[in-house]
Amino acid sequence: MTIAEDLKKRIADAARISSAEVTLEHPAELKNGDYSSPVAIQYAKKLGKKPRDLTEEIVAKLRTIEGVDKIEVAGAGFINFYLARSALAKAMEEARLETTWGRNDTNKDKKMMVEYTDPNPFKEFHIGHLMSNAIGESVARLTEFTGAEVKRANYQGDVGPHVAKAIWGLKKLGLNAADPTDLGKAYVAGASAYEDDANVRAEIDAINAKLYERSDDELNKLYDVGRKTSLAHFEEIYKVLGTKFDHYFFESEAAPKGMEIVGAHPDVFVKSEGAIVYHGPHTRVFFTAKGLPTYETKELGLALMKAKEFPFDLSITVTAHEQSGYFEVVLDAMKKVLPELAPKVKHISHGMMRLASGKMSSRTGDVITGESLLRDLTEAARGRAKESRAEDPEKLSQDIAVGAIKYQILKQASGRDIIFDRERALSLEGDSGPYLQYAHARAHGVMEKAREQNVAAAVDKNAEPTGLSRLLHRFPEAVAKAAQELEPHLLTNYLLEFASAFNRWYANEQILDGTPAAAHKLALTDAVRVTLKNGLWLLGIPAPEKM
RNA sequence: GCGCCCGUAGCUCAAAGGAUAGAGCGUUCGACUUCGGAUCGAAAGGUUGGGGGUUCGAGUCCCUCCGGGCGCACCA
Repeated sequence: MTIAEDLKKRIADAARISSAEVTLEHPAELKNGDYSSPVAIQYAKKLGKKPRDLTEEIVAKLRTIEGVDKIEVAGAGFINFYLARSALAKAMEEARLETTWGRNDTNKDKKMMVEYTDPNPFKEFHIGHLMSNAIGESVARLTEFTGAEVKRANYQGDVGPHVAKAIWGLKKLGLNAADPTDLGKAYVAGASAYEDDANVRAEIDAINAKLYERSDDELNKLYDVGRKTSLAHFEEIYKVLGTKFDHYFFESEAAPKGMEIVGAHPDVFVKSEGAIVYHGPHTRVFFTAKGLPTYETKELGLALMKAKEFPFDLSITVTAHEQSGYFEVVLDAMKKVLPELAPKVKHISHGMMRLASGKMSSRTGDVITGESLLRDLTEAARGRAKESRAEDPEKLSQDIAVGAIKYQILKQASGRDIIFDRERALSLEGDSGPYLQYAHARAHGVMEKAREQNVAAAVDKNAEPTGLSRLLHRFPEAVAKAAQELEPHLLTNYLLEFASAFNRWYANEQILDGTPAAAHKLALTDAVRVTLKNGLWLLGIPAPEKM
């Protein structure tokens, strides 16, 4: 039982309410304690007592609690708890074990699949894919820290009109299907011609149908080469981003499975205006009038494929917000046709990334792809990286670029659009990924220095509590909360506050000061190093040791 | 029109219904002959879009109005 759980139970007993009703929080300011509860204010009226009296009554019953040093009454009737030195020392010891620090077992033995990134072969890897990747990877890692067995899945649209557009462009412009850049150009050409020219539209639709049938050798060849090229290119990006997928699913495989499901339920999926549709929260098309399956149908097939490969307890899909309506309808249909799976499928969405300087538009070419963004930031970091202590400055500039991008995505609560400010991201200072990375590298540097000087770290159980050591104690809670809510930004916020506390402490303390106190300060530094290392890992952000 | 999301400092964002609404950037002024200055300290900056309500307590919940984003039949 954690201290927080213990406190809740004791307060509940003292106030004679259930533990679930007890509000226990971290006060906004450390001077008000490590934990605080306003239960007395909340329940005074109900129990016909004055808040202050009830507070005193509860406190009188609490007596001594292990790990708690001091209990105070403050304000309108807050009960504030201050952690004992021994509890803070224990957290430091636990942190220094490194591999287990921050983990819990709330999802022990659970199987979870997280699907994210989902770029489409033949198209650019755009910023939306970067967002999905950053969020999905972090969700996967947070979930792993709760003890679950987690599989990473990537679902890619290798069939459908967008492919036909790219193939049309390849043929028309005589481009090379083995060149990723040419593929991008081909798609743009096809997509814009499709909108502007009715004849082209007919040609592309015909290509689309032939690709589903695989009836045309020339098209098949372009398709096979282009698909392979695209996928290989995406792998290079995943490597930089630090993602390794366990499962790849393709629309070309999901389509036939979905078609079977839809076909087997004529009562659920009905004909309308030549198409086959589902009337749910709103109506969506599952088969076009031309008889081709839509994304909706493929999604049903995908759910089945996932469950077959990995019998999950929970399957999470990360996409942009614009697909929320779509998912709502598909999940509604899934309840009827895949009732055993539907309750285990969850959709989480994020906002769009927009530019501070205005909107992105693919038509005007004013679009930032995921790759160009990574490239620009790597370039921006390169200057400093070259002057750094890193052995491989190029790798470092890449790590910093990835950290900068991911941080900006993960520091924000989901649901809101992210305004991407290029200047801001390039600055690499303040509230940023590199700030966290730097604090980690600093702590690592001190540890190295200590090794050179043969100074050993040792936790002093009677050391004076500091803001830093008290925040350190909260790390496992911050991880648990972020994992429970599937909200990486909760952890990001914590880490920023924590790194800031470390930098402040660092500025005021000489760690290796040659006195006996150095051992404890060094142990704290080591605990900080591990906390930042594990914390950054959970965000999917690289933690270089030197920078 | 209907549905979902959002509106907090000049800008980008935080804030379990709790204590004096906090960070970073930008602006102004500062800091260690020191273990790493991608750092640290300070100042200025707010009627939390407007109005009602619920509550001991509202940026947070409810109602309403205003403003923005996304979605709403054959794309993914």
